[in-house]
Amino acid sequence: MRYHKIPDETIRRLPVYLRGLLFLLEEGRQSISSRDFADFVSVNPWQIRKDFSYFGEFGTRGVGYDIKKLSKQIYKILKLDVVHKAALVGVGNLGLAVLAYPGFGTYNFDIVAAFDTDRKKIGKKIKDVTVEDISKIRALKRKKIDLGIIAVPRKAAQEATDALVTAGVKGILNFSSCHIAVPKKIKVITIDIAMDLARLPYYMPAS
Amino acid sequence: MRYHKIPDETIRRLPVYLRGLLFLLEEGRQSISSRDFADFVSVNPWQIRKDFSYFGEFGTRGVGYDIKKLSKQIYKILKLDVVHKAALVGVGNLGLAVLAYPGFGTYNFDIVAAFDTDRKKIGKKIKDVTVEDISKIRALKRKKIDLGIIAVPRKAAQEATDALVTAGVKGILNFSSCHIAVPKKIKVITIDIAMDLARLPYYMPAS
DNA sequence: CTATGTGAATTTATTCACAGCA
DNA sequence: TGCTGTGAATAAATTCACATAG
Repeated sequence: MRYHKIPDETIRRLPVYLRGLLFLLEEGRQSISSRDFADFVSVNPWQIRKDFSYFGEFGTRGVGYDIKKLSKQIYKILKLDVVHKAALVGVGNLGLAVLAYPGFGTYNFDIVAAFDTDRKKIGKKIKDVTVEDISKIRALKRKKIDLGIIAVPRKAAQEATDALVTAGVKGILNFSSCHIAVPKKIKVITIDIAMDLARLPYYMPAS
Repeated sequence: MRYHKIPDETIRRLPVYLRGLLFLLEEGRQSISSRDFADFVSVNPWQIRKDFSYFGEFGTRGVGYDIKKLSKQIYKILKLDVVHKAALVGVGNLGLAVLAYPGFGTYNFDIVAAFDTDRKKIGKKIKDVTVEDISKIRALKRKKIDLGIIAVPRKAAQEATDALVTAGVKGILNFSSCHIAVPKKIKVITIDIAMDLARLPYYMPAS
């Protein structure tokens, strides 16, 4: 394996592979060939092999990939092999869905704090987390939280972002349907449901 | 403008542009140059111009783009200029968040039916929609619903998919964290929060 | 003989640079 | 003069084809 810049697209596919591998593991499978795995995750076999090859030689020629070993490698590559503490801002419908979402645990994320402005919500305990007033967000610095999740209405998004940045997070998962401004070194991933929804009709056959 | 196959990436960006334009419209702006718009949506100006150029000449040289006119064009390109009826399957945390989500209206989606298996939820009225038993999903065919939204746990996802396909939807928005199998002509867009989340640590600076 | 790993070829997407129009 | 629209150049990602290892 020579040096190669790793394509962003490869990084985007790794979680897809991981999801598939974890599923196969649950099913009790031990190993799988790139061809069979390709059918399973809907990605070409040569694409799968190339993606893995950027990071090393994880397979066995003539056999395939060891599912357990490979999934561990992907955890490591994506830095999911250590626990990441996260803080949630906004405990509305979406925030509650995020707190209840089982996917976070799978990838070693731990939501250790939740904030809101609504007095009715403050003090409530949801899934081991007590909702605090948003002004308390400064105290996060001591807790070594490196991830922020924004689930507030659009108008409050930038304010929530600034608070999280001040609190020292290194990455933000933004569920608000707006662009948020952050210092360059902080990575933001925006999940705007409407954004994905809006391109669905384009691909649907005409009625 | 000569014929060009339209890149998928362009289609992916159109909703981003649309979101920006709608925001500017709210602010009362009339027109904008590709350069200013570029700063606003974080896409290069030449990329913006090229993207629009695939569909026609929407701007005025020396001036820029008329915001109202351009947003209307994007609505038309993405086929968002007609109302799309949608059916929601699964009224749990995520399903409720989807029902409450204001973004659907903006893009002319109308959730006209909701289904669940939980007897406690059936019959309840949420946001103008009465939750029905999932067995009633067959009746959708008469209602001309062309979009299905899956917000059920992973194990129920394929079953929900099959029901929606039988009911005649042409597109599916899948919130389940699994791959779903559909006939080729049906477009599926999967929104798996964990999938986006899982690539965040990779891009975060080391602690 | 099977299935991986990887340079090379091809395809796709982005960026440039400037012609063309208001 | 200013900003769009677009072929041409460049960069990035995918696909191929086959050498290589179990």
